[in-house]
Amino acid sequence: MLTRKQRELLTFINVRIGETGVSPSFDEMRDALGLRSKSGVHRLVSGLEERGFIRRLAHKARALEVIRLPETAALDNHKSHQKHPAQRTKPLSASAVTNFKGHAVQLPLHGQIAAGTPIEALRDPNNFVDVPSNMIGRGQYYALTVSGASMEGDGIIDGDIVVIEEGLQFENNDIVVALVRNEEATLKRIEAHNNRI
Amino acid sequence: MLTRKQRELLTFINVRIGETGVSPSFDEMRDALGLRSKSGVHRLVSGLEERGFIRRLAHKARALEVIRLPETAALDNHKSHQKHPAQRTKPLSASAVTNFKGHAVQLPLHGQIAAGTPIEALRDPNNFVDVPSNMIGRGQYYALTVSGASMEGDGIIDGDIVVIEEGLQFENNDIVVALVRNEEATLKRIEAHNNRI
DNA sequence: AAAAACAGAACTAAAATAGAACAATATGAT
DNA sequence: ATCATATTGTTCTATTTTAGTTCTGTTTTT
Repeated sequence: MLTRKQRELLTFINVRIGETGVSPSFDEMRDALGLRSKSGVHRLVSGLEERGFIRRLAHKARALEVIRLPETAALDNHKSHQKHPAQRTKPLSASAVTNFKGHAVQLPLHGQIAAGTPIEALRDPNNFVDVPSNMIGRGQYYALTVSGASMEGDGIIDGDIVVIEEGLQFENNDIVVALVRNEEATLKRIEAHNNRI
Repeated sequence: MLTRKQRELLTFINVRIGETGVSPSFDEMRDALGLRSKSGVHRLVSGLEERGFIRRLAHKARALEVIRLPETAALDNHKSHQKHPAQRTKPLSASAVTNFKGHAVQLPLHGQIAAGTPIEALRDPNNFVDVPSNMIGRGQYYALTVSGASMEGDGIIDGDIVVIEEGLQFENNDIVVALVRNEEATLKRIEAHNNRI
């Protein structure tokens, strides 16, 4: 996700803020990178911002903030190691509150529901939606985009993304994904009355 | 799901980013795979992207990101050559997907809205809600719990948590937090007609 | 034989570097 | 406070280096 220079700069900014509490100026960054002009710094900063590693206040001097670091730990299902203690020394300010990282999981966004098309045909592996991990349990989940207004009374409106827990038994009044004649997927509140649904 | 080479490349990218924090270039990937041309790398990268294992920024150099790994990749991913190809072709289940961390920010959950009490009095520093960082922009945000049914038509129902962006100008038809007589906080859709709201 | 993978090269695009002029902001003196 | 000055950030042009894409054949695999 990062180029060498971007990473070098990000590391510098992070360490610097950790040590002194203030963001480095463009000139300081230029020196730190061994450049002779700061126009390049500008491009690197823009790149980092574009990739979501830093945030800056527009038209403010020394208003950089590191929001995440390069993943020095390979994505790995079993263990993860944090290698950047500098991050922990960041002073806690009111604005810092919004910068804490929580954990989120990425769910596959399969497609639209209630659109008259079989779900599986809609799988799009490039679409994921981030969902805070504390909002879901242990099961298997995926996400769908809702079209249509059939569930408005439950706060689900056209264009909402719903998160579906897979493969469970239903109970009366649950909201479920129903496959009508094994083809159309729709979202409904389920009610069973003596063998009829 | 993946071909041998795709898997080999995915593993390399993942390990490489893990070690250096920098995405490998096409030439580096070519070398890592023992190829003499990078046209093949291009196909592999496209394949991985198509299958949802990596993400890349369009028209950017070194802008690869590993989104997920194949199920069997976790343990001995270095250079062990599996003797049982059948194992590799195991379909990807949702559980593999839900294990990856995205990025989230924690927003302070201030309390209920439309409850007849000033907002500030409700600040509870122990309540935070995780929100995926890609759903919010740059400003300052906080969260409120909604009580009452005044916004049902907009998909906001009793008990929902709304995320508020602070301190901005409003535009007509925005949904805003309105302080009535500087005391009650309510959530309304705003309409301004010649100086009246 | 057909499909997939590979090689090579030409081409296009992005990143990095530099210098300088300029705009905006912060700071210290009055 | 206001002004002048220093600091900091932005934008432009131009050049070099590095990286990515696409194409056409060839080889390997199935």
